[in-house]
Amino acid sequence: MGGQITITLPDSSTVAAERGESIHAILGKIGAGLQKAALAADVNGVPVDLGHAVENDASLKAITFESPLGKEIFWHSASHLMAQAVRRLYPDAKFAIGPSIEGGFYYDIDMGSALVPEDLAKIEKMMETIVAEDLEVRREEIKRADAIKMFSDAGEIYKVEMLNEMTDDVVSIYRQGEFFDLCRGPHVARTSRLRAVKLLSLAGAYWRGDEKRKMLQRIYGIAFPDKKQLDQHLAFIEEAKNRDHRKLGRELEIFSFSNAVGAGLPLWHPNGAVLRYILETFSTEEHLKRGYKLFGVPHIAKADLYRTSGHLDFYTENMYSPIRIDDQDYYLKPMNCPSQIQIFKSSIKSYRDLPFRGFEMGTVYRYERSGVLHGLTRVRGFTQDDAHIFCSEEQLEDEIKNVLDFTLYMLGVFGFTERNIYLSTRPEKSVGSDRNWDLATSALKNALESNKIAYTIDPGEGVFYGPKIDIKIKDAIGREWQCSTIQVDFNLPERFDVNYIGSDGQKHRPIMIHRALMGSMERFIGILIEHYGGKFPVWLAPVQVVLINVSDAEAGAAEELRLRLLGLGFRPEADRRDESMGYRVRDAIARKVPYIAVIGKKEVADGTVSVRRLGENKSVPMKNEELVDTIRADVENRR
RNA sequence: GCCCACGUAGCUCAGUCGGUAGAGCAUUUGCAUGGUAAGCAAAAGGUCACCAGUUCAAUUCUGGUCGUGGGCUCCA
Repeated sequence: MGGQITITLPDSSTVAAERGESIHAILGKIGAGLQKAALAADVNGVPVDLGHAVENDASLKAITFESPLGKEIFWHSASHLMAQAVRRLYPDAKFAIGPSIEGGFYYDIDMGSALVPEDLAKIEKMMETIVAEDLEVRREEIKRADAIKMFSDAGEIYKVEMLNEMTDDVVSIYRQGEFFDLCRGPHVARTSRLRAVKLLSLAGAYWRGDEKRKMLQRIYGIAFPDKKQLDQHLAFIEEAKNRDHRKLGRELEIFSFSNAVGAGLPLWHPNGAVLRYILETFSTEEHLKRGYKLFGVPHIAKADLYRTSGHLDFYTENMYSPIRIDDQDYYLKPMNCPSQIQIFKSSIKSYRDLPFRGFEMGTVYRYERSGVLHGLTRVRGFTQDDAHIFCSEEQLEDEIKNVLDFTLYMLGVFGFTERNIYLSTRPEKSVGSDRNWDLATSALKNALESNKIAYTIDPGEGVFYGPKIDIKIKDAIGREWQCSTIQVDFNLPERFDVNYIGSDGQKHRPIMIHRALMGSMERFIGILIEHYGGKFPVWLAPVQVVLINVSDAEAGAAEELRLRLLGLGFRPEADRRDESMGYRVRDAIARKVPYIAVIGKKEVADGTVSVRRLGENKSVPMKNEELVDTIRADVENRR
């Protein structure tokens, strides 16, 4: 039954098509370029294959690699391609799931024998062969019962398990050559579209993410429509590798770990310790400016404190074994709040004392499973820029607004102006009344909205005692990191029976806000190292300027200037080593020191230095005073 | 914690199919007094992560422990 149908394009223009014509053919009528670029299409809001036949009037939008959905389809097709290659090389392999992810795709595979990294090259080669075979990728719809038979005949136990859990009568299968896989689709039309593929790594992953179930082998990969894009992506991976804080941390002598001290327990070397000092001082001063009071609490506290707070019930798996002192159990503190609450409670508080904001660079110790430790970003002992605000219900929203402003200001100082904000709502396992949850959630929501901050709701991701706002920042090369968190808590004031006297002379329960802006100093510094690629701005640089004398004759002048700068509170170094100038310049550059100031005969005579900025390969003469002013201006402007 | 890989000098890495090890850089010491990304030379530096087992002999083989990396789960 022939006839014409009308296809509406995103710009509202229309194209006439034959009933039952394929998307591919219809796109050809619109333009050869679009036909070539399209991977799939969106028909009436549903993504479909290019081979899909359009039977009725419809809206149509081509999906290309440029869109997130296009990438998803492309990478998902690449994961099928990889599975086909694995199947050819290892006929006994059983496939679990193989989705696309943010930066590529993976497939979880149950293999008889373990793969080694060298096998990836073999698989890659086979993938290239299949791409060259230019196989057609075809969709088939079959009865679920038939699919179960088909996959169980093939020994695909994981697919059978998935099929058994589905409720649809009909499922879709994609075939390319001899290979077939259970898949919703859509997929690219031919294997030749997957021109540039690369397998990146190998890892273990539990079937269904459940650690009680079988560990499968996961192969990660990436694919692009052309080689150039792949090369760009590989260059990005390389760049990220060069910025790795674990590598830079060692090279720049910022921190290290020692087997003798313990896993996940960072040691701060002078360069890192001074960096921490600068950040902590900066943060503390900013808090004081905003009316926070300083708190300070010990690293251990009695078991009863954590029994009252609920940590021994809700947080034990993160706490270390108790320390026995005089027949009493003490715990290393996993959080600062219970101890800090004791400070608030030490005297009767009036409503006039609220909001009461207590701040502390508080060190906490949390047990992390050995496999999750990662440089500075995941450690077992860390210090937070932690504060707890005690306020009344009426003050809650304003306080949250203040905290939001404060957070965005702090992050902005480091150039973290791009960020994603998430509002996490009540989880299944939680405490507290519906009223309190609603109150807290809407306070967070209103604060975000009245500050005109865009956010995403993360349903059910709140903490057990209250909802929270998480802020994820984007670093210089676009990677996301989570640092800041703002949490509303009705629970702890209740558990500790915290109260204040209201204007009515009655006791009232304050609400607590837990918040950390930079989060863990360890993690934040790790992120900063990667964000700046080790090239810290002058105000943060552990060494701000290296003074290099040309010959021994100028050693005294270099030392004199160093002492002058040191006395002014800067961080200078004089490299008077018996090495060639070129060598010392190179060394200062390798250490990523922002300024190199050379002092020779001429400079001593003029009272100048020859200054070279990191990243430039020419130097400019400057009066000594000018160097001082330059560094001072950098520090004052935090650049 | 689990899966896989790995652990040789401060760092980056060779090497030993079982007979106790080497390079470059860094360090120290000489010489060279150098004008903006490595001057020349010499010396020193290792219980081959740790503990057991097999063996005439283990850094090498086996097992365990600790640690590291990539993931899973969890998270600041």
